[in-house]
Amino acid sequence: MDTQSLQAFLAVAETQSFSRAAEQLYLTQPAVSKRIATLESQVGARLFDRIGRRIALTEAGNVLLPQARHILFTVEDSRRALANLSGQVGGKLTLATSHHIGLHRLPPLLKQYTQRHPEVELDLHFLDSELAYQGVLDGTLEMAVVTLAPTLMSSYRLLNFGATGSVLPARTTTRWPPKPPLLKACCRWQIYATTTVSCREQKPSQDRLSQSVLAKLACNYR
DNA sequence: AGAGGATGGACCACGTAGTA
DNA sequence: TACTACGTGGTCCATCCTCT
Repeated sequence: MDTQSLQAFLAVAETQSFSRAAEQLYLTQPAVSKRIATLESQVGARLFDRIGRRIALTEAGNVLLPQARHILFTVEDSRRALANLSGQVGGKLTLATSHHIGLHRLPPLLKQYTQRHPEVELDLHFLDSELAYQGVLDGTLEMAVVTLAPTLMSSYRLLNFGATGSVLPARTTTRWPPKPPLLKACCRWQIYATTTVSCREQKPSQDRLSQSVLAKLACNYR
């Protein structure tokens, strides 16, 4: 069982299609099919039911799915931890934003950020705030810039900023909604970043982008 | 019947281990 | 160190199956 096979498995599970998974992975469809076949032979079970043109996870596939996500996240975190040793800012950063922020506020900030840190590959998704928030919770996203905030899980960090424009990283125990005085002092945007894994919290690209975006948005809305 | 999607076979490129 | 054999993983192509 290798990470490439698991990536193919995740891509097929998420897209419900071998072809779309191949596009996502920049491979041909037979290559994805072979990766899945290899993985199925290794685990000794069918992972997908091929029902005509439709693809559905089998029971074994459903068992493997969260495990595969965890394995790939652990591998990626390990890479980041090693990269952090050298202090370099690089790697892939998956973030989501609402359409309004993404279209009207983020482009110049992201352009500036990528110019400053060309080694960082930004994987930007436009999602509704609820979905973006959920993406951070389930680990498919590393950052989300959202316009509303459901209950904040204790294992995630809310990065907020006050009306004065200063950056105010909230405690990990912060609950949403905050008490009235804090709510009054905060602007409308929140950034959620995963901090469940220690090395993830130290990821330079994520932290620096968070601070950059926060500072800029704070200035915009002062 | 045509289109779309998955599978299997043939072939190729590349990396690695073994050997002289 | 260079050569060779082998394994792995990719593409291309043909074929089959299902859906509209």
